[in-house]
Amino acid sequence: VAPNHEHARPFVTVDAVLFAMRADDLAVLLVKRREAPYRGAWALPGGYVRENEGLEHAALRELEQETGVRSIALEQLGAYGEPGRDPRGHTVSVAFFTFVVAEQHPVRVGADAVDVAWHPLRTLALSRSTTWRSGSREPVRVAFDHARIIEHARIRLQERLVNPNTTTTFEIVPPRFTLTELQRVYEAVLGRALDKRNFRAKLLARGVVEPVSALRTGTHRPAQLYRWKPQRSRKP
Amino acid sequence: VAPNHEHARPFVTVDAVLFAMRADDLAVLLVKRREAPYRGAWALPGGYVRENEGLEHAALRELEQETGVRSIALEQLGAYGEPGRDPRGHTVSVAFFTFVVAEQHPVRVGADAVDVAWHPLRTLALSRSTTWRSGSREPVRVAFDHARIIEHARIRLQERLVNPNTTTTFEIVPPRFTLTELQRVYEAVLGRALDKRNFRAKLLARGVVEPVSALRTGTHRPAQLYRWKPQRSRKP
DNA sequence: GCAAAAGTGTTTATGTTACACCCATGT
DNA sequence: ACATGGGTGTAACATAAACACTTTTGC
Repeated sequence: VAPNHEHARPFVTVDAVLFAMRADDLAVLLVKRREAPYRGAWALPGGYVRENEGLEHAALRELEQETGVRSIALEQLGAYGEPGRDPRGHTVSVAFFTFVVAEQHPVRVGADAVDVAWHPLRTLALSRSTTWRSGSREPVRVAFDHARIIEHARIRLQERLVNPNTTTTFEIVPPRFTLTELQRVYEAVLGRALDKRNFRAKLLARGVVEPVSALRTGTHRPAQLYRWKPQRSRKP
Repeated sequence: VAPNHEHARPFVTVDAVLFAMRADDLAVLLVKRREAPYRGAWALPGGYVRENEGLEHAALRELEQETGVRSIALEQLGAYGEPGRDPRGHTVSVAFFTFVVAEQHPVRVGADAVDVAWHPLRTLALSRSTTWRSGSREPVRVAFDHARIIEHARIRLQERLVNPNTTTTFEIVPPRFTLTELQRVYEAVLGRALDKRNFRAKLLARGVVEPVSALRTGTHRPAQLYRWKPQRSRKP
């Protein structure tokens, strides 16, 4: 069937799920909406795809507009098109995600937002944690169906970390890092403690990291710094 | 930003990648297009999403309209939105895929097609096989960017078969099946031979199949029939 | 009896998990 | 000196891979 004006055209939007570490917690970057719907609510950075604009391009553009974060690689998560998911009308959103080192990507309040902030996942009202411990603050509710998108993104992120045969390397640590720093990230993403010796042994056995001749000096014993090994091709 | 008529609205389409076995080969269901663009070319079944229609719903509807296949579950593959991927204009397509037993889903030439057929993957001009063996027929070129979509779908299908912790069980064999039949499917999807003893041992060890009190009788020694075990919940 | 597919165990290598103590530094 | 995080090896176990011959049927 050739397209014509009889064909409904849903709005097409993009959303970006940016993960990062905040104080040993896995956090996601949200913007506080300036306009209805969900005015004043926290939502994923995102917006409308322009004419003849690629999806990832649109996601990167909206991300920079709304948060100032740029020069990163996104991975596609999927499309969300349930009727009713956006009160403005039939809207299909394509979600992207990645992981960044927050310190290297300062955020700034952009166009359509009144605030931008990293939110630890455990402070958000995702559908999993239906109960809430007293003594904690009220969970933050996110706009639209973004809770669902964030959960899916977390699951995909976990899968990518666990899978050894992944080409996409997220920016999960700065160029030089200690193995403990790297382990903290893994633990936050996977939501469980890892054994220090096994973690280090596996990384070195896989040959994905190598020590550099520098130490991280801090308040205690200095730690060996590592970098990602320039990875040779997989199976030629 | 609130939506208005300034917002471009790309067309939104859906495509379905249906895999099945044909003569020990992995095949995909394609329709021969009746209209331009790509008139006369083979393409994935799919079409325009309707107003306030869910994405999977649209994919199932178009699939049934064009091929007669219905009552199946689809899994989302991803969204394709490169500008220029559709000569009719800016079009975002959301692709779905699954695996079915072809014998249980007879196909029929539907509305916008002049033909429907299962095409073994090795007869298609996918980007991987750039060379073509003499003695074989000319590779079939598929319309739009469907070659890329089919390749992605095959990779995802392989990942799903290999991963033990998969909830979605594709309809890869009839309700009662022999272990050799099941192995043929695995081998076709993965593109390599599997060891018979290891294959059977692993399935039984995982407790995903169980024998039923019936045999498949044929031209040679009868084979034990199995069924999928009614699977108990994973980790309570 | 022979062709064709069904069926069946053991050994080896590899990867995963569990586990406890000493070291180097700043205060 | 002590508190804090950095650093190291081994044994048990589970999983994956390689490998060849006998059995049952139709013809």
